[in-house]
Amino acid sequence: MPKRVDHRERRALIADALMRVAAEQGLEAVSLRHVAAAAEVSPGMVQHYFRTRDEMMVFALAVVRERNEERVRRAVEPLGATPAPRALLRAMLAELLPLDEERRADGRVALAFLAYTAVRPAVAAALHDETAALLAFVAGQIAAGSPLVADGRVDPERSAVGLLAVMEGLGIYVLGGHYPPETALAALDAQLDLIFGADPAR
Amino acid sequence: MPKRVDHRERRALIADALMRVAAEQGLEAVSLRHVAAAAEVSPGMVQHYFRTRDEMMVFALAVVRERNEERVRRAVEPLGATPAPRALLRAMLAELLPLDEERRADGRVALAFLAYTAVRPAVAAALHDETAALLAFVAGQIAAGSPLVADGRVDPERSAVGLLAVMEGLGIYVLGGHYPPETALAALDAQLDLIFGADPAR
DNA sequence: CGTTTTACATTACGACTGCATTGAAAAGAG
DNA sequence: CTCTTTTCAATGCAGTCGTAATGTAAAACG
Repeated sequence: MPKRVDHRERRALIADALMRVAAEQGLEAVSLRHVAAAAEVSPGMVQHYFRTRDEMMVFALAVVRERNEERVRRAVEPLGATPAPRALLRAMLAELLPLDEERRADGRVALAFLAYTAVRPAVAAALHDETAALLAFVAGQIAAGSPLVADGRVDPERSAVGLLAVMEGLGIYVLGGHYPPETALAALDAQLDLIFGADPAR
Repeated sequence: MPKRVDHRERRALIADALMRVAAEQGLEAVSLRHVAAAAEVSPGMVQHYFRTRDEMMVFALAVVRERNEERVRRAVEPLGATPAPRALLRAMLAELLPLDEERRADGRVALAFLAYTAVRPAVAAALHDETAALLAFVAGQIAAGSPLVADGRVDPERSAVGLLAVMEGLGIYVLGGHYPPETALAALDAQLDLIFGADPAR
């Protein structure tokens, strides 16, 4: 039954298999045939939906980003329409940490892409806008929510850079198994304490 | 003139070529032939000193670590025998940031190895001890140097985790070209401000 | 001196790679 | 019905990969 197939669905299916391969064996193991095997389809079909390997990679990178975005959206949702800045940031950033096996798998793929894009500046450029936007958002939340901003002890822009860097770095260390997720979570909270002032309620 | 050759020197020469290849094209481009070409030697010679590709990789990873260690040592040296904790940490961590092209190249390789070890837990285990030691050292410096530790506003262990994570994360973002080195340096100083208390002298 | 050992260079092999090509079958469109 | 388009499957090809095997020349050794 050809003709009536959902292209997006097929591509998502294939990208899913790609993610599994990449999570288990790294991006260098991502080949047409491996992905096809993981998706339990023929190599020909993979080739039908992605004419080149690079095309497949670019798509997969987009999938990684969308997954994270969606994850964050769902994590923030229960906080209501106007959440407290600190709680909002904590929910967002904690969600982006590889705290369970699913996020660990995605994290490994994201890390692989980080290294991948580091030697392919053209691909990396697409990520800059996203980072800039996220940075601005975080800075805004800090400016709005931290009492330490007023007296100049905290600079929103610099702190936002630091906070995102902490999140990224914690993720890397957890993925490398250098310390357990709880340690990362504690460090994230400590960082928020530093930025927002210690929270005696915890 | 065979026989009288320095094995370590040859291996270093080859590892050097490997680093260049990895920095420019990623670890997946690191093959016997590519490395041999970069080192301007025959593939046979590479094979003579590294019987397998994995062996070469393991050696290169060790080189990356030694380079960083040596770099930090040289950066800390001029501070004298008993440097102030904050200045010491600042010198160490700033040195580990990819602030110039040489460190950028090394950073790209390190990042590639991060992704590489993430799917090879056996190789990663060797790094754990190093991280633990570094973490303990940083925590010690914070405990000794931050006035905020006494009243409990700063926890040395958690802050150490956070500080190293910041450094790692900043490195990643700079490598990705998301912001310039100065931004990372500013964020690092801001982080030190948060941990040690703002330094009005700067 | 001859013999052994070391240091490479060269070649070969099988497995894999991305990709182009070809083919067939199924479901519209007319 | 025929014709065309889409969806896949299968095969082939040129190139790269890691690694093993073989060959050769030179220094060290007895």
